[in-house]
Amino acid sequence: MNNADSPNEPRPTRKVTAAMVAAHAGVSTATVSLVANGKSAGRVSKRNEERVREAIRELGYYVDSIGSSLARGVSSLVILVAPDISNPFFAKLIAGVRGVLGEDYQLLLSVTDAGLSPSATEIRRLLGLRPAGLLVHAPTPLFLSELSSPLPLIALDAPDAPENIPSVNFDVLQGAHDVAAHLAAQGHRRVGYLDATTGTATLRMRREAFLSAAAQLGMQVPAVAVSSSTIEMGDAAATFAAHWEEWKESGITALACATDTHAYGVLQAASTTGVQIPQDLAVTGFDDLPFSTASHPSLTSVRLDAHSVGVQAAQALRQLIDGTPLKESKLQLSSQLIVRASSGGTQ
Amino acid sequence: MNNADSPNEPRPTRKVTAAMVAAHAGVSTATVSLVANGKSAGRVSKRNEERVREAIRELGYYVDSIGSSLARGVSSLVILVAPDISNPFFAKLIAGVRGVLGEDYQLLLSVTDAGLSPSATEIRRLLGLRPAGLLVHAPTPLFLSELSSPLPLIALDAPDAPENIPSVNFDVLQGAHDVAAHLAAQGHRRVGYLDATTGTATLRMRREAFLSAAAQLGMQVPAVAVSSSTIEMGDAAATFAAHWEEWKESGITALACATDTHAYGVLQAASTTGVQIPQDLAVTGFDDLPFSTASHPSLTSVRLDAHSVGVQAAQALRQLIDGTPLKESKLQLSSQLIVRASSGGTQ
DNA sequence: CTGAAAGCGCTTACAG
DNA sequence: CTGAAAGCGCTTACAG
Repeated sequence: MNNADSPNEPRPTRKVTAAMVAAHAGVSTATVSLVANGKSAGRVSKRNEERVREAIRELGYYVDSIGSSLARGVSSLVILVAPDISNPFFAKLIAGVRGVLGEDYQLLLSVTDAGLSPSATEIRRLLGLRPAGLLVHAPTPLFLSELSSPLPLIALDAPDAPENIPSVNFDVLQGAHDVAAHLAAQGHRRVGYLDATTGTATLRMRREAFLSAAAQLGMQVPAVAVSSSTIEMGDAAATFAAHWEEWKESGITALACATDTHAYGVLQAASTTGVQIPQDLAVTGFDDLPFSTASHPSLTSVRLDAHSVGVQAAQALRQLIDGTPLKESKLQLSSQLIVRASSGGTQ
Repeated sequence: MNNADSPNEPRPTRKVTAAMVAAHAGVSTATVSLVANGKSAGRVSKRNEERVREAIRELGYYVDSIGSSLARGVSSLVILVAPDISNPFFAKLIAGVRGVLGEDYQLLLSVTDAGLSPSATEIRRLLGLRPAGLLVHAPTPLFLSELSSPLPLIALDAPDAPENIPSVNFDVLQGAHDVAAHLAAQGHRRVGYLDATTGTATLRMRREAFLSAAAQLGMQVPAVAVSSSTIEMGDAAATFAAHWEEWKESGITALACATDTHAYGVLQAASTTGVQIPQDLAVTGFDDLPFSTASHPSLTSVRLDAHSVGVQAAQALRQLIDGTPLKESKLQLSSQLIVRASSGGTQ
């Protein structure tokens, strides 16, 4: 019955277009576009500007990003590509990114399968979105090469990123070195290392830096006491259980883990098998996840400032998008050793 | 000097369009579109189909999703709107969703500020992307009303979603009831509850269900022993520390927590203040995060099957997108009590 | 300051 | 089976 437009209710049924706003305000769509995008200064008369704003309000108009993206050749999307967002690390990083991006860009996350870079198909689909920029966590060389088109991109936590790819990294070298120095200072002479099976550059550097620092500090690392597991507590626990006897025989008194998650698994397995931490074995993690204060014993770890990484990466990306050349294409944020009970430090 | 096209190298410089493919294959863009979208069956000759495929391969063409979305009025994006993706829960849920969506839709996450639903502006921007469907975690009524346009949407973990919004939920009532029953069976007569300050429906139901079950089972819940904190370990620990003396005086022997994270904070604070868990106080969580096997003591909790929720939600969403009416608009997945040491159950 | 018009890349009736 | 053409909603030279 009542099919007539009711003047007061914006009808949500039909999409409101710039043309409708233009008609309503008695101007052209060009003018609507200018006003809606805040580009009206000095190009639209006060009177028309006011009319358009009014019409936008009344009709509930908003710029359609699809149409806009097509016309401009690029969207206002910033896509964060990350493998394992369940890491609390990412929540902080994202908060940092969002703060910098503000209303200007829209942040969306693309989650890849566990520990993997996106497939070629996924990359195409991402590029099909015409993002204004990409933030990529620990990209593989393959990923970077398949990207081909040169859009603004910042790599995160990617110490191996090629020279021409700007990246924001943690100083894991320092962190790994600090762990080794701490263990040496506690009097350990033979130590083990529990690595992650996923071979990202960060994790490789953590191991290499630890092993070389250990050697420099005069600590032995028996080959049998270097092992690895996936970044899952259960898997790390099983690995510990399977290897503890031979590790013990090898004479190690401390075990450095590639991540806190690994260390949690070790603590758990140690507790069920009656291995005393830190008396029988000192244990350290890396990442300083929130749980590390609650584990038993609390876990010595290396703290990384995820929020700062997010902020710095987003700032750099914005510069790239704006066409400003970056002063430094490689940023490095310091890491900090947090000593807790698991390494026989303070409680 | 060399500005001529080299025939073998696809030039990444210029975007490959359907028109270029059409020219290359000697057909119209309509034909290219048909082939590229797999809609060629019975509409394109074998010969042309082959030519187009060849051209697509040679030029490295892929359908531009912006152009396609504009023409079709909808994109192939499925957007998952979630507040706190650092919950390990989400990684599993996402894996479930991705499996069901496959190559047909592109999953992207939109992260809102901690514990908040997206703002009206953010919702507009989301809708501006013309998503094929939305998956929304614990949407507020406000969010749902601001959405206005009726696009395919499934609410997750939203027991309070209105009748007309399909949702996939956990049976938190059962879970909360099981916790209460377990504590009653252990002989507890006076118990406390540590709630979350964020007032999502799930959390409200957890509390209400627990309190009512406790009452039914003849357990007292002193008013002084019902408190709340944010979903952060540190905050929960501080809350415990601040209240423990009066809780003790109130005579409670068990504390049910709204989430595992709360419980971790309690365990931590208890350990530093010398409160024995479970001897002095039995503690339970909710969510069964991975760390709950590694905490000290290990944490009794309620396991929720995040992967299944992802699968079911994605399946329901696909039905909605396809226009198939849902058989049941409310799905509920069972939850399961996992008894561990913190409640004096098994080790 | 303003609007008509071209164009972004695609899809889809439509006519043949 | 095929292609010319309209149209999706917007932006941006361009001419006035």
